Amino acid sequence: MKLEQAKLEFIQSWGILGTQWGINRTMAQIHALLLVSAEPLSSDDIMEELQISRGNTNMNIRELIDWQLVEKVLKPGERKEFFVADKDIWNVAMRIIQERKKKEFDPLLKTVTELQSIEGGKSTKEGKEFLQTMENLESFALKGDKALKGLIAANENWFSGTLLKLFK
Amino acid sequence: MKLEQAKLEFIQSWGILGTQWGINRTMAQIHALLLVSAEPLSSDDIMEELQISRGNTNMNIRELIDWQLVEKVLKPGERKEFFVADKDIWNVAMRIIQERKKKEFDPLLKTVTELQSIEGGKSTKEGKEFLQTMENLESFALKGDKALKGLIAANENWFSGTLLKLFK
DNA sequence: TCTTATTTTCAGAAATTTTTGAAAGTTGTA
DNA sequence: TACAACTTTCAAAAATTTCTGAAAATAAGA
Repeated sequence: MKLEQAKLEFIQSWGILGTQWGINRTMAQIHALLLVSAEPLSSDDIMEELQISRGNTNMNIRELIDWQLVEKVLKPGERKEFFVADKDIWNVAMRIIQERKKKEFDPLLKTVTELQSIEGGKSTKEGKEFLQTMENLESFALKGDKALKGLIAANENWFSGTLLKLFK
Repeated sequence: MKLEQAKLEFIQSWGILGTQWGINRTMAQIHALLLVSAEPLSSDDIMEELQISRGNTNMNIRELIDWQLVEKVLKPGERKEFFVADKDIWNVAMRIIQERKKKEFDPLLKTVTELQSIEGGKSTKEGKEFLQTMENLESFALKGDKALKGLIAANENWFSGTLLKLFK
């Protein structure tokens, strides 16, 4: 397989994977394209490479920047904006985990906590069971929350991150 | 808040959460309904409670059974099938993680491994960078895979699971 | 200031996913 | 076997999500 073909396949695959990961296909494809590009790319480069509209390109780049997966870079003398992806896979994973935690975990915790204030919950068998389920969910969500926070924090701390790498 | 209302809210919230979790809304709502029902429910019960069609109900119950989140139970003397949800939240979480690993992780590993066989990859700067990215991804995916497998295995092992509970 | 290059927005179009409901299939009973 | 009770399937409809493209906004240089 040739390098160019491998890149194209990677972009396609990453796009499909993205779909499962709760990231839309185009967003994932742009991310993939930038991940395998040695040079920063402009909106026009991306539009041409992926055959997508300017609006779509713009919207998804914004989103990638929000997620801190992509950065804007300026080339001296050029008026266009160029984009590069963070190539540190560990960072990429942590960013994705963090965004998904925001969407998937935090609302769970909020909901379950709220639903524990039912009237006379403990006076009926049904009420007791319901409260038990909510408590279990909350306890699970708190543990997961803590674990994910720990994971993200461990990576964000430059000092410990660097130290870790020395010993890996 | 009354118990019945709390149940309804839980069903709605779980449905929305499910969407983010890569589970479709109805599937998540049926799951929620069964999670907060003290008694097994039939298809008709579910159709009525959630105001959804028979086909939709059937399809999503199948899926929940595939995921091992729900079980079929038979009531003596009744011809209908009834359904109950596994209420052990830890189990629920492991099942969901396992299914998502299947959809999200395993294909990533497969793709990235395949893409490392490019022709003369190491002879150009671009080739080297591409291979480096693929290697990093593979290494990350392998670590994640191992971690998730470990997590699931720890829970599936009845003996250690029970032991763990004794000491918790 | 004006002109031009570039980015952003957003209403409608297109694509994708989910749901319906009726028909076909299955299973148990007589 | 015939029937009734229930489950499954699937083509078409509905709902939802994503994408387009042209117009509006912004920013840099003259």
